[in-house]
Amino acid sequence: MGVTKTEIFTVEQNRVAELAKAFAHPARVAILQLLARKKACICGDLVDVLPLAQATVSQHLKELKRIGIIRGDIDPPRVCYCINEPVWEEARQVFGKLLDTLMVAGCC
Amino acid sequence: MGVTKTEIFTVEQNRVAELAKAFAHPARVAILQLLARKKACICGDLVDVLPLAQATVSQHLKELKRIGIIRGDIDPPRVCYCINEPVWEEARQVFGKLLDTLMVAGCC
DNA sequence: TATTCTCATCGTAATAGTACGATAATAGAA
DNA sequence: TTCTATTATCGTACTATTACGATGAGAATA
Repeated sequence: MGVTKTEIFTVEQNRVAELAKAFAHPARVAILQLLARKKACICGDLVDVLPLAQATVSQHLKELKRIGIIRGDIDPPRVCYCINEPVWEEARQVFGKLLDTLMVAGCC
Repeated sequence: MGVTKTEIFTVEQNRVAELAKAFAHPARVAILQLLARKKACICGDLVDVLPLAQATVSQHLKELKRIGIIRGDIDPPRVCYCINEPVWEEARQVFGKLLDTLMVAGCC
């Protein structure tokens, strides 16, 4: 997406943005739902369920792993992907806190 | 970001992704925090606080308005941006529900 | 009417993201 | 060792996003 001046924002703001990115694409939402609900965890099963090419799914999994919200345990020749609970919990906290803070009363 | 085959995912998955996009950039997180905490709501004040050009801030505001999470009430020559509470609440529900659904117990 | 203030939009440049086919890598099985 | 199954990575094409300067639009005021 262009450049994004991460250095001018707080660590917290950048982390929120990063975690939000995990959910900012419908394919990744689908993957995370499947993993969270234990409907699938083997990479190949995800590929079968999702109407996307294997390379594309693998790319999304890599991004989710980079963010830290999933783990990938290799079990040759397969790889089992799972939700990384501490980071999932972090997301719960971060979004919960953010969305719970809403001053009402209008100014306009 | 390239193409994104929205038609192959559920309405819910696409909506989650859309709402997540509101938070998927640190500048938008900063804007939403300012609005939610009533630290600012006039476009010009946001521009003063954020170390970004006016055009860039305006672009982010437009995107947030497109998603529906903020409103823009014009009060010439100013524009007052506010959190759109129903959509904010929708985000709370959506992320809450999604992040609360986590089957534990390992499969790998 | 001319000016000023505020904000939106346009045009542009550069980077990031999405998707896929082809190919490489890895390890177990034959 | 050779083959097979599974997943990662590479290369490529195309679209989306980010950022900014410049300009336009709108309304109040001089």
